[in-house]
Amino acid sequence: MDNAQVTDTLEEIALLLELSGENPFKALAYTKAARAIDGYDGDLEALVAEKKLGSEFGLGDALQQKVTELVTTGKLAYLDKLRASVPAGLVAMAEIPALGPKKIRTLHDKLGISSVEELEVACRAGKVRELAGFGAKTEEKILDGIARARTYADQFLYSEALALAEELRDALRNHNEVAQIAIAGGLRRGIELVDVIELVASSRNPKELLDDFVTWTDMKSVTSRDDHFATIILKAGISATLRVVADSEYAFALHEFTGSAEHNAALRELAAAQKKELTGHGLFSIKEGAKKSAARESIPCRTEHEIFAALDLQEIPPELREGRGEIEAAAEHKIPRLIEWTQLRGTFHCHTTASDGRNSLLEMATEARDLGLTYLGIADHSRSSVIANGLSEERLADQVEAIRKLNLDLDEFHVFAGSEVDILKDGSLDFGDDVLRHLDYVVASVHNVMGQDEETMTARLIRAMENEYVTMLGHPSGRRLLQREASRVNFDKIIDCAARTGTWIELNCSASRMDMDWRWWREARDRGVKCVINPDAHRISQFAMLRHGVTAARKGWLRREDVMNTLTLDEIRRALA
DNA sequence: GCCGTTTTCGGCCCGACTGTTTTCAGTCG
Repeated sequence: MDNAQVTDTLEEIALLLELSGENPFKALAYTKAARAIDGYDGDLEALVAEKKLGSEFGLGDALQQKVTELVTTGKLAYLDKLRASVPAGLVAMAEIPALGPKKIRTLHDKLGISSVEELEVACRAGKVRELAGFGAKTEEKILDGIARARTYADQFLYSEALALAEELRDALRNHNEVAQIAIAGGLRRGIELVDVIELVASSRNPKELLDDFVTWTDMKSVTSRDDHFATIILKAGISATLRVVADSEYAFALHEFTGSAEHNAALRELAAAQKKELTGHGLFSIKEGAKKSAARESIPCRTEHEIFAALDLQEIPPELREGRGEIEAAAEHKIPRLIEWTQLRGTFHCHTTASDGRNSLLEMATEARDLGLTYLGIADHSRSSVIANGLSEERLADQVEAIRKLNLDLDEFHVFAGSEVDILKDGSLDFGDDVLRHLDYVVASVHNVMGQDEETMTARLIRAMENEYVTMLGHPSGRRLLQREASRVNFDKIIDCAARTGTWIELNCSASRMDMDWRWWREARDRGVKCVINPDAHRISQFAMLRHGVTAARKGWLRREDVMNTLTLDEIRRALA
């Protein structure tokens, strides 16, 4: 069993222990062990062999024995016993907000509920509100949570789906029978949530290619199959389609299946106005008055660029194909030159082991430098984020000093000392100006009381942005994709305030955030608001999300000059000063 | 389950919100 599987298993044990009413601190011990191993990227088997689990992770006898069993045999008798004693439905119920282990146990013990379905029936019948400690509001919250979980069920995060899609594409690309192949659909457009992986390929032998596709290693089942098309469901749960066309049709198919539907409809309409017909098979000119048999004449296009050119349009990058004015802009040759991943020079808002990060200051800085960045901003949590081990004023001062010292040893690379300071309930900040003024920059973010009404939350964010030491607003909506809805925020006012105060707005590209949403960025840009793309990295591997942050920025029509962390080290120094 | 040791037990990281109560349990971050 690898590190990630051990981590997952320990977390499952912790949940099962809570659900079975065990001492919560026993469960906590498993959670802590999971967290410790989660942050370890070395070889667990070696640690087991050297009997160093205790010294490395602070595990006691019981946990050492269990982790050893997991790593060496891939199984754990203790877990099997636990699983058998707790109905599987209770684990699923723990996903519903407002339901913790205690309430789930009450529901199970008093109403005999052991599945989400039974819970829904009981809520609808008004049975749940009659239990002590429950009420009408809880019932409502549960139903709401169940409904939401259903809409999330077949959705996948962009970064996860893309990784699976790229693996599949790369495997098929090596096939002898493939001329061209690409990821299409929402993934190609960089949309934050997708429910399917769509691949388009060209080949003279579709059958062989599809044969390979439907027997892909990570495939769970085949949903459909014909001569040119197949759908499979991957082990990860997401479905994937492969459409194989002739090489002469490839560009048209790729465009068609990249979408969006709105973009395609608008483009077909434009083609019609030019007496042309655009389909997934080709572009045709329609000869007026000609006989029906000769009515259509094919306009061959090898690439999407040629399709757009044939329609007198500037090429539209896939990220912009959302039917939000891109065709009009392309007709006037006003599609901007979008930011590119290679233009990022640094990033802000990263964490270290000082708060809830998994890597040290030095490890984070080294990784950022190895990735080719020239500066890194460290912004650990402030004191109010107790669970995240937020820094006290004293610990922050120590960290600033450590960063200043580290910079003395770094050539051509600079670490900026900042703080991700909590925006408190009333919009005041977790540290006073006397603390903030000593930092290179400040990220201000909300981490609690996220359910305020729109007016209160908006005023709260505005008050924080008006502080002269706040450089940027962190993850403004607070959403966690597939987990938690965005807070109620009036972005129109937030963008106005950012423009007025010169506060940058973060495009937090942590996998489940992507916040501020791409749908707001074009408007923000037009009002002169600057973007900063931050991974909110809690470990070195999360720097990789920067690439996806750039994709989201491109979806928001952002150019290099709209994004602060494309500035060189000298330029960003001046900007921060 | 872990830890310390003035302890072989009792505390463990904690403050605030929510919805339920009418003083607080459960959940959350």
